[in-house]
Amino acid sequence: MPELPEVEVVRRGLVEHAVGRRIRAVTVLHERAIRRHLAGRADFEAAVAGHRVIDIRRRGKYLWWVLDDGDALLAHLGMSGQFRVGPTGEHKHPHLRVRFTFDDGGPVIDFLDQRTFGGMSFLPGQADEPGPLAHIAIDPLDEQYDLGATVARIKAKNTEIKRALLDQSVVSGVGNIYADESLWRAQVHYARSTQALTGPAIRRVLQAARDVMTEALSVGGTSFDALYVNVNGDSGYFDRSLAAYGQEGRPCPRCGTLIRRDAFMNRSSFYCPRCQPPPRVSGRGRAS
DNA sequence: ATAGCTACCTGGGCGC
DNA sequence: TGCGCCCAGGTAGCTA
Repeated sequence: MPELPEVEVVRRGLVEHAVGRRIRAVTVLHERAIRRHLAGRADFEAAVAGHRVIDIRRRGKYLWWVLDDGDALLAHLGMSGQFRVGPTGEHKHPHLRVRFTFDDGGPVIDFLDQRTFGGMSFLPGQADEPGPLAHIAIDPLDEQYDLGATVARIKAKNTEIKRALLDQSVVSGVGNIYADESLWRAQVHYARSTQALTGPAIRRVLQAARDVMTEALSVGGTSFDALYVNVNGDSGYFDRSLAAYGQEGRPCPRCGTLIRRDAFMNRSSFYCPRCQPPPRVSGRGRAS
């Protein structure tokens, strides 16, 4: 699943393969991929064609192409979106949703997306900050990131720590995998109350989030299944370093207790019941 | 206002 | 062999 490290790997790939090139044409093969572009397919195709790509930027899990004339092409990979660089005229992948061709006649860039939760939109004049990002917090790998301010924002909320971690308006870029890994590293249970946790404990969770995402980025991200690869179709290697996520029934790397999986927020949460004891008062049911 | 729930999607895996 | 069900989960938009 693409979270911050995976999206950053994709951003770097697009910097290498798209920046400096002029888009000749864009073809939308699946309308849902541009559902956020309310003016529709024909408008999207016409608006994007002819622009030169100046830069690729990212905040959290969003990335956007900075185009000449100050326009933005905003993209989100959702669950299964991929940008792939490939030779012109290759057979079309069954999950191909949008194809970009370029004036230089070089490799095409394809947007593939099996589950179609991802997509893109063209936002004229919004290269500096696309409108849909207004509520997305600065992410932990941004140089403007303020850890202390993020601790304060979490303390001000009345919810459980994992909900706060996954709230993209509080801290962006963290998804289910890195949330569980961060909580495991900080030895904090997912259901602990943001009110009851101390400032230093919240700080440890956020520092763990930054650390784990930095480490994942350095090995190309996490390819837990086949749904995340870089622009060249290669997997990342961080799945080998996961301590908690997806490790149900395996020993905790720290204490040897078997990792558990709970349903939480209609998702799975993986944790060590010994290193990450659940809150006492919360009344959350746990099998003995 | 804030917190928390559901819809949206597809294909792999599983049980029968 | 095939059918049907469940599961994965990021985000927008809804409700209370």
